[in-house]
This record gives sequence, C-alpha cells and structure tokens, in this order.
Amino acid sequence: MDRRIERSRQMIMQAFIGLLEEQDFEKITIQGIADRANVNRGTVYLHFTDKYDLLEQSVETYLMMLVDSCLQEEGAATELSRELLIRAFTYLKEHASIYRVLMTNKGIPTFRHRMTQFIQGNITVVVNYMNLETGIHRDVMAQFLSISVTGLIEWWIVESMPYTPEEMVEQMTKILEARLQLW
Amino acid sequence: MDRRIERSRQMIMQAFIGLLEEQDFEKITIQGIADRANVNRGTVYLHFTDKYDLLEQSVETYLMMLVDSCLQEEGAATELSRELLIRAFTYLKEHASIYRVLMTNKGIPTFRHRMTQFIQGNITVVVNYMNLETGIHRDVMAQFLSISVTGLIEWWIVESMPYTPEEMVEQMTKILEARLQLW
DNA sequence: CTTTCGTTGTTCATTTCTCAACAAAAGCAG
DNA sequence: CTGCTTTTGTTGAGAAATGAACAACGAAAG
Repeated sequence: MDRRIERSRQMIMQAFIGLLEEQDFEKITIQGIADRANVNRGTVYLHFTDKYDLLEQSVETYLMMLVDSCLQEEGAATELSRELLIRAFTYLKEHASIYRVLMTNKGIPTFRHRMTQFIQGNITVVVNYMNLETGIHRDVMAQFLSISVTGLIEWWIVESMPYTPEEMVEQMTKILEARLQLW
Repeated sequence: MDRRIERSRQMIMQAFIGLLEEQDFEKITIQGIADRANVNRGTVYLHFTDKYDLLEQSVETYLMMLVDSCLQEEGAATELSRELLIRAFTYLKEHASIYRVLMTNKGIPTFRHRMTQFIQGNITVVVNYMNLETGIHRDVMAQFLSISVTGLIEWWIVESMPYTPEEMVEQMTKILEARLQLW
C-alpha cells in the first residue's frame, strides 16, 4: 500500500544484515541499525518489536524473496525445472552479499535451517515419484538430498561462486541423477 | 533538520543523474524520476519546481559536495595544499559514476562551467602571489590554468581514472610548476 | 480534425515518519 | 557495591510523504 512502509522495512533489514557482516549479533544495537539505515530509532520499533523479531522477519523475508525470484510466471511446479533452479542461483549471485551473511553467520543458523526445510518440502514431492527398491525410507531420502543441496549452495556462495549458475545446475542435476540411479 | 527532507532530495537527485546516464535530458519525465527514486511523484514537486530546477539544484549540490569533501577541517586555505587536492581526487573516484555524467554529458555543460569557475576563483589567489614578468595579464593566466585543470580532471574521469589520486596530484603539480617557471 | 494517451502541476485528507523527551533496564568503570 | 553512561522501549505533537483525484496541455494515432 504505502511505499514508505516497504521502504523503511527494507532499509532497516538491509542495515541489519550489513551490521551482521561486521559484528556479532549481540553487539548490534537498535541505535546502530537506525543510524546505518538512516532512519529514526523509533521507526525501527514501528516495524519490529525488538532485535530478535527483526532477525526472524529478515530471515523469513529474504527466504521468501529467494523463493519468489524463481517462481516467476510459473504455474504448478511439481518438478524442479532447470529454468527454475537457474533463476534461483542467479538471484543468489545478484544478492550474494546478503545471502552469504545469512547462510554462513555462525550464531544465526535459522536461515540455513529454514532454507533446508523449504528445499526438503520440494524435494519430497520428487522423491514420492521415485520407486525405491533397496528399503530406503522416503523421508530419510528426502532429508539426505535436501541437506546435500543446501550444503552445495553454501559451498558455492562461500567460495565466491566459482561456477556460473548454469554450470552449477548442470553439476547438481548430474550428481542427483547418478545417485538416483544407484538406489 | 528532518532527515526525510535530505533523504528524499538525495534519492531524487540520484535517480535523476542515473537517468541522465541512460537517456537525453529532454526525454526524462518527472514520473520516471519518481519511479526510479521510489518516491511519490508529488514528492518531487515538493522539493523542486520542475525538471530544470532539479538540474540546477543537482549541479549546485554535487559541486558543493565535492568542495566540502576536500575542505574538511581546513582553516584558511590560501594555498592549494597537496592534501586538499588528493582529497578532491579521491572523492571524485569514490563517486565516479555521478561525476562522470555531470562532467561529460553533452547538453549539460553547466556543471563543467561551474566547476571551472570555482577552480578559477581559487587559482586566482595563487596567481596573485606570482610575479609575472613577460607581460602576461593575471586574469588571462588564471583563466588558462583553471580551464587546464578542469580539462585534466575530465580526461582522468573519462579514461576511468588510470592513475591514483596521489599520482594525479603529483603530475599536476609538476606540470604547473614547470609552466610557472617558464613565465 | 478528433480522439486517445501520457505528462504536467496542483490540491487534499490520511498515514507514516520524525524529533525530543521520558523512565526503566543494562553494561561498565572505579 | 556505587555511581555513570548507554541502551531500551514508549509517548505525543508536529512535519513530511503518500495515494488519489483533478484540469490543462501536447503529442501521437486514427
């Protein structure tokens, strides 16, 4: 509705992630966030109840932005299309500074965890279409695959994205297909 | 006073310079500026009477910001100190994208002109301390030197700053000293 | 020429943001 | 422990920004 709301929230969360890059979460003050966001301190309280709420909302918001970025003009996406994955990696690359912090900041495992959860939700759909023969439970399989994908993405970001999004998607697909044939 | 005023003005002017980089001044619309600045169209009119006023104020503001950047904690600066010049070049380098537009945009010679005027004002002080013997008038000398300096700065910016600020200042000083000895 | 469309500049009621002040809690020096 | 500073979370009055609407204008298209 009112663009000021979205703008303020965005500036505050950006400033917060920026500070998270430089100092420990507990060391960060509301005053510091407001200063960096170039916003009145009261405005922070207008949108977030406290530091911890700000963290939660930031994690949730940036996760959703990542999700939305690859769900553009997509109908029912029961399968993980190549295009969708490439869009996700591309988006990560474009906002690397933010997602590097969210993914790797020790003390803030929330984002990593929420992201794995989300990937697991999508991978479960795929796993349910597979015919497993060797007695592997589907939930174990889904858990294994999703944590692997999260780890791969984290590695890619930490290593400053040594491959293009296209290459990464291709690599990932190959690995998954090879494994799927094993089981 | 109110940080919203400064913030709005800044966002609008930034968006304006950004658009100036991509399209002709006459093609730029208030609506386009507001969109890019993520600001209501009415807000633009709250700070600037029209496009032309926005141009004027932008030129003046960014010139003053350049001047202020090198006048930090300086008392009476009758002579052009090395430090002062280095700060100026450093500031230009940090905000290259803006000043490249302002300096080189054909159709907008205002900034170039105002900058030369300003440099001339300072160089005049120096020239008045020189003892000219070969019948060269001081005003001619000042004009010649200031337009030279402006040209040199423009060249440096256009060529994507091939030398460090320190090197440039040193070069400039050497050239000027050599010339001053000639006359 | 007429119609359509986009831009301009202005108005107004409503909403958000700002600043300054405050008491209370937390952090930290001696 | 005891002051001292900083941070927190909240308040209220006032200022600025918002969206929506408007008439007027020019340009482009039919």
